[in-house]
Amino acid sequence: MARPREFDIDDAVTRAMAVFWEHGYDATTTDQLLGGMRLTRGSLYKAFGDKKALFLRALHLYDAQEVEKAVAVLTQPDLDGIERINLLFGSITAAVQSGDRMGCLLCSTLSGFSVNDPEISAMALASAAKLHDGFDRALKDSREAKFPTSYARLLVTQYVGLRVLSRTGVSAGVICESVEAVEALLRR
Amino acid sequence: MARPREFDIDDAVTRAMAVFWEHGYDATTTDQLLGGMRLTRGSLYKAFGDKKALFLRALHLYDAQEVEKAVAVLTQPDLDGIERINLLFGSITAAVQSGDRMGCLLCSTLSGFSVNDPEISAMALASAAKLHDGFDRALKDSREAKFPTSYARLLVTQYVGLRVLSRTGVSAGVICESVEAVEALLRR
DNA sequence: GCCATTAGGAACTGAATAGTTCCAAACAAG
DNA sequence: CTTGTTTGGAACTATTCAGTTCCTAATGGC
Repeated sequence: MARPREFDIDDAVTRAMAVFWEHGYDATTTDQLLGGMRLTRGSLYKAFGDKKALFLRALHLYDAQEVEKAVAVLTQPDLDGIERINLLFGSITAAVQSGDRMGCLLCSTLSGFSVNDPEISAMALASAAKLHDGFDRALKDSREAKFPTSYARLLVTQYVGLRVLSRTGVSAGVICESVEAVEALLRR
Repeated sequence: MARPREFDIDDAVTRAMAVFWEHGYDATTTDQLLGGMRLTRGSLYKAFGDKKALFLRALHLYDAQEVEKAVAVLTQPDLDGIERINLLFGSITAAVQSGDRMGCLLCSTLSGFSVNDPEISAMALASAAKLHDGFDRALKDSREAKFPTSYARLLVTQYVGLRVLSRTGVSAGVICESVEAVEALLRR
């Protein structure tokens, strides 16, 4: 009954996610989004409403893709809980050492000023809670369950902190040393 | 030989620091600075050059005031190193519980996008290094010096992470629990 | 008291930004 | 083929921002 859309919505959100991931919500301009999504203004605003609505979709996709992936590592039943945690933190080291300084869209959002928006805040905190539950599960699944539950909070903070610092000029060595400290702490 | 300045430069920088502290570098507008500093545009640009130069002065002042204060806690010789660390983290709990959600200008800067600027990055990383050395000193000054040096990195990350999360909608309970985890970890 | 110099301040500039409008082209249903 | 609807896209709008200009007023040395 009418002209069909020429682009795929999911593809567009995926591309938008990449742009927001690189620059953060506030610093991302609509022009950057249009370039990254290979859309024109008309299409973008008709399909998504406005910048914030698009961001919420991108953040939702990030949660479904990246956060879920991390939680999957933390809850995979084949490994001891501590090994899962080491695996997740090890992936941060690996990323930074291979020159990946993208950080984490969720972590950047949590630590940025866009988190003052109630909708963005709610979504980001929900993802963070999933991450916390993942750490909690992993700690409980350690063969020698000797860590207080508060450690899950510490690990979330450590995770967010490290992925945020990954974006800065902090050297790879510093990131590695922090990850080693986490490993040492879990060894005790 | 000429009309004297009607405001005190140091006062103005102090006020500017407060404004940047509240909103972060990027989100701070010159209008907000003018309001907060009780200056007009002419005076501001004549005295400080531009927004970035003013921010660097504010960050320098923050380093001299706030970072030094934290380092002083971490290096005070009358207490055991571990107690000093607990004291510093305890002050985060206390702040959040009393409704102080200002966070830390250094931590916000480190985790924000303005850190891509080389001058801002250099100054922020230098402050962070001072903080790291403070934690390192405190760990070495613990009666039972049983922690690997990498723990200083972990504590910096934890400190930055917590002060960043203090700004978000994260509940005070979560912050407290994280701080308890740090205390527990240092007790072992 | 005069004058060079600098502060204070209002009005301005130009660039960037999010979001809107409008229209021709495309397409599906009948 | 016709018709109604929605897309794609360009041009436009209104706002906000950092930074500039320029004029007046105050001040201290002479």
